[in-house]
Amino acid sequence: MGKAYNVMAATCPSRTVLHRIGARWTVFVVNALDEGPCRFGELKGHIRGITPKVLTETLRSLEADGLVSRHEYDENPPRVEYALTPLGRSLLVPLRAVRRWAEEHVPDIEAARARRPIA
Amino acid sequence: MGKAYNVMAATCPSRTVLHRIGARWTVFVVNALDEGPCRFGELKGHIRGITPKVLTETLRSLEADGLVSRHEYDENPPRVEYALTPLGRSLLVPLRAVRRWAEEHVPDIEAARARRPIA
DNA sequence: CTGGATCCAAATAGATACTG
DNA sequence: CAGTATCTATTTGGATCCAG
Repeated sequence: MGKAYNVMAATCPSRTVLHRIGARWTVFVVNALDEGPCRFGELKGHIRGITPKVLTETLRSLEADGLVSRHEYDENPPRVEYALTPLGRSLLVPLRAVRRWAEEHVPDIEAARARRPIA
Repeated sequence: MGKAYNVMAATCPSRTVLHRIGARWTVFVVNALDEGPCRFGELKGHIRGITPKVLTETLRSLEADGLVSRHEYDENPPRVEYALTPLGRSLLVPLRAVRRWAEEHVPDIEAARARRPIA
């Protein structure tokens, strides 16, 4: 059982997976759920600047892919909690690394951009 | 000097960085350059399905951010080689992990998607 | 061979307002 | 609180043709 899938192949299903991971807000949501289950409003507050529409879309996608679970409590006012599934937690490992890389290399990137007079 | 940057903050510059990393084809190009310098045509052949326009755009972006270097040989026919910079190689570490995750978890994702009746 | 230039289609994101 | 509904703006991608 070697490498069954290869993202470099044009029609490999792993591309769809990679596409989902690379979606604009996936990294944010998955990382935000790192510390445990979270309500919709909490997520929205945590991920500054995300709109409810986009957050909903992202959560639905992650849910469809089995990365996030949604638990709706039968209460009033409504309460809904999102959490990472085991699969989602496994994805968290690389995505945490990506996040850290982004946060750690801001100066490097900015320096590189500054070095370019006009792009 | 603790955490200076936080991607969760709406205006943190790390967001721009993360955005660039998450760009559609970044993962592909960086991973394709894993094995060493590569010519334009080789990259295009390696990353099946990418169009020259998109590949060019991606390379320019990565170059502007100091992740990829471009070396133009003064030959005819023209020869241009792209390679990862040290910074790009540091990014390769997490991106390689992301790629591997995508390739390894195709069955899981597909199973999850199949579990959803309509979505 | 390495792309740049154009035009266009489609997917994605954002702003804003509103509802169960 | 937890979303929907709309409408628009931006981004992205693909096709095609062309030039150094």
